[in-house]
Amino acid sequence: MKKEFRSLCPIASTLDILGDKWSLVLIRDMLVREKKTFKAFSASEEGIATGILASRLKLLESFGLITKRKLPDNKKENIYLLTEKGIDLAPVIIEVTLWGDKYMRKYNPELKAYEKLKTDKASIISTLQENYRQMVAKIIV
Amino acid sequence: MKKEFRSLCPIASTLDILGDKWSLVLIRDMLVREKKTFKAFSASEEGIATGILASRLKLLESFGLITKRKLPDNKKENIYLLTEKGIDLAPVIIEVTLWGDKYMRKYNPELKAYEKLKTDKASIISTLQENYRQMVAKIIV
DNA sequence: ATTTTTTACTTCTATTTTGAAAGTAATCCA
DNA sequence: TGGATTACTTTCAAAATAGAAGTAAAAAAT
Repeated sequence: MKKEFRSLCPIASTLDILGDKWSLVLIRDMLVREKKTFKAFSASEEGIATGILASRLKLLESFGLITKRKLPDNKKENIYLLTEKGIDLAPVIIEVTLWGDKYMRKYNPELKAYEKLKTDKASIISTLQENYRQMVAKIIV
Repeated sequence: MKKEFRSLCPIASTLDILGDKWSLVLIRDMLVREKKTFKAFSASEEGIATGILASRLKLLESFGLITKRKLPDNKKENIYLLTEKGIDLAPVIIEVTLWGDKYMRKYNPELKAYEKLKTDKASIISTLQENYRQMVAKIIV
């Protein structure tokens, strides 16, 4: 769990913690697909190794992007939820999605389309965030 | 130079090429700081190793985010410039900057401030892109 | 004209990170 | 009570990264 930063630049500092192949994929799983458990993350199509998944969840938790809790009626499952800090990555997720949708199809022709995003970026972002907050509210009562 | 993708998701596919600690820092150097040469990238405060720099430039070029050329009057220096595809990462850069500015200061207290960004996101993005395009236009005549 | 410096790398080796598989402990379910 | 499920940890090989040093071509200095 490294906590040192390369520079005083907010981009570089953000990449010091999120700059890898998995962190934003996990944020996507949570925010867009509303995944909440280790098993659900583990099952996503990208096939993250369990060791890396465990270490990333720990890192994200240590930086306050997610919380880990158990629900009263289930002592086995851990529920991972985005904090506001994590939810606030929605604009980054959306911009990366738009860029990938526009430019990566050339290399990965079967990419799923995201037409709606082009229509109204700002409202898609707030809807995504609001939906997530409501889901969290239902879970933690 | 891996060119395989983990999934059909545009986010994951984008991270397959840009998901590391250095690629977006290089894009920042080009777009925001208008750096153009190997030496200039090498000199930035984050201290990228030359071997990694060379491999990243090669990767970015292979995916069409940057071009590499020599100017008529200088056979030694290589000039690296963002393509439109690379310039189109401006919204991602800006969103990452905003997020980092808001949330990373807690861990990296001396982070430089980016107040203007909060004022008018869209116009900052287009100004950044326009400035870059004009710089390129001057260089390549 | 020749030496020195600069630029853009490549190469080397050590360390760190990742990936794949297997193992473990606690809880849940039949 | 016994098997399945969940959430990990551990192990080990492979890949990526970091830091240092070396090289070749071009430019600048002498």
